[in-house]
Amino acid sequence: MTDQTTSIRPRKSRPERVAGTIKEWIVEKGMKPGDRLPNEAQLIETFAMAKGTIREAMRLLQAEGLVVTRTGPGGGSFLAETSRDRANALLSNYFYFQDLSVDDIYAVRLLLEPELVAGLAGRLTEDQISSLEAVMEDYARPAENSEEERKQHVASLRFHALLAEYSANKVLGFFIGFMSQILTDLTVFRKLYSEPNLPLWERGRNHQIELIKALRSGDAERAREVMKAHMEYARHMMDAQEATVTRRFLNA
Amino acid sequence: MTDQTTSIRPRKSRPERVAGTIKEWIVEKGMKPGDRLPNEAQLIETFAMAKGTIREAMRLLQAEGLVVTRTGPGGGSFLAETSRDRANALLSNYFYFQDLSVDDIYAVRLLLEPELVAGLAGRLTEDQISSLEAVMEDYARPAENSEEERKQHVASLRFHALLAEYSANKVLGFFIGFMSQILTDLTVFRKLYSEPNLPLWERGRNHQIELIKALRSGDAERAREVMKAHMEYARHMMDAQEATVTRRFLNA
DNA sequence: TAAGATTTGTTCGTATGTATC
DNA sequence: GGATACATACGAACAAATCTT
Repeated sequence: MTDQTTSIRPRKSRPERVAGTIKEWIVEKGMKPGDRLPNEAQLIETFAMAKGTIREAMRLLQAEGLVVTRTGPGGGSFLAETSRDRANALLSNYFYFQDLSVDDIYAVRLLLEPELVAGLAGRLTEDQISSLEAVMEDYARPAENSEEERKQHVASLRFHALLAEYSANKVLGFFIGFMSQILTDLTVFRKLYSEPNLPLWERGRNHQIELIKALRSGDAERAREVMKAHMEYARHMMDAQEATVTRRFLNA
Repeated sequence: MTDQTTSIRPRKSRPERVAGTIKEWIVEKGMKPGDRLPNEAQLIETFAMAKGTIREAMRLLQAEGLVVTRTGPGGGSFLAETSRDRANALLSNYFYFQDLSVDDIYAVRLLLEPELVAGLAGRLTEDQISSLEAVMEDYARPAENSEEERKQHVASLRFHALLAEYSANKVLGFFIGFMSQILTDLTVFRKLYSEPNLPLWERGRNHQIELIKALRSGDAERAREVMKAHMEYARHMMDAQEATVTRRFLNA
């Protein structure tokens, strides 16, 4: 056995090492979003590398959502707070190749969303509740065809994503928002033989009306129960539909 | 008001547009991990751009974990399945600037982990159970000082991460594994006045022993209950400890 | 072992675009 | 509008890694 001259993992390229070093700076110096990073010329000098190499390093950090760059005087690279959208997109990349079932997502939603609304009860501003009600307007009437139904489905996912944004628990909020995003991106076709089911639609809508009521009055237990019932209903609805067809990368 | 010549969002750079186009290819052509992307020379020709520009585009995709490149004959860029580790790291970037409380994480763990083990009961191979037991060996004895206790804490998080890997529900597994990762990276200092609590340690250990037993025998309900108790215990333990101190980026 | 072929990795010099003053 | 300070992009050359013979 020779030693590991041919290591299993390839030696990191210079741009990768530069990006790693810059990350260390960020942690060590306790830099905050908006803080300025050295400009290209300075980085070229401190790392003693060519412009192209430095630029590739910055692209790495940019892809991770950690820096943004601006041209012009006073421009340069700035530390950025990774946006929720970008984090969603990057995580979507991971799940793109995992064949996850819709039911897996609903199983997790069933666990998380009731707790989300329980924590929200009595804590929403009137503005936030108005936003929720505005989204509900998009499915105030039962769908008449499958295309309309798809749109309503997307709108109802927006309702849940909005709730997630309002959560004080960042982890809970992100997970739920991410699942809404994934479900929005999935194109789901209803089975041809399953006709629009009016009673079920009405039941789902009543759930949300009851939910709003409980959120307003601050009845956490009631909110939890209603959301649980709603999630079970939604899971059942999805069960009656056909396979997920189009997956796509988010534009990021 | 003039029209939006000065659009809110800056025009995307060429590398960004190239990366976006390549992503579209991947979706449209239904490419799978391991598939080959055009080499630099071909990309330079098809996009009619300079080598540096193309390379920056590939760095963007590389940062997202979507491609890996190899030098030499037969080398080039290949579509890669974003690894769990990389997805964890990228998501960690997002939470790095969010000030999330440890209790938020435990609130979510309390919801998810009982369901995880319920789904695992009776479905683990003997090998998998052995791996779990091997990890448990790392805290078979009560800690004698705080450093030792920290190591045991990390080991116990490995236990949970391992369980997450075994889950058939990819979403559930990822979320739980991610939270373990976050907690592992947090450096938590025990309050000086809170001495190692032997009865509590013993109780925690008994939980895991009971859990293994339930997983072996396929008793889903029992597994769920034990994990719930265990999570409540863990949450209580963390409550008795001091603020999170060091956060860091994962090396990715 | 060694040489040659292939492909990415890195450098340097120059020119262009863009935002601020 | 002109000067300034910055990122962005191009092109040619050379270096390094890796596979084949």
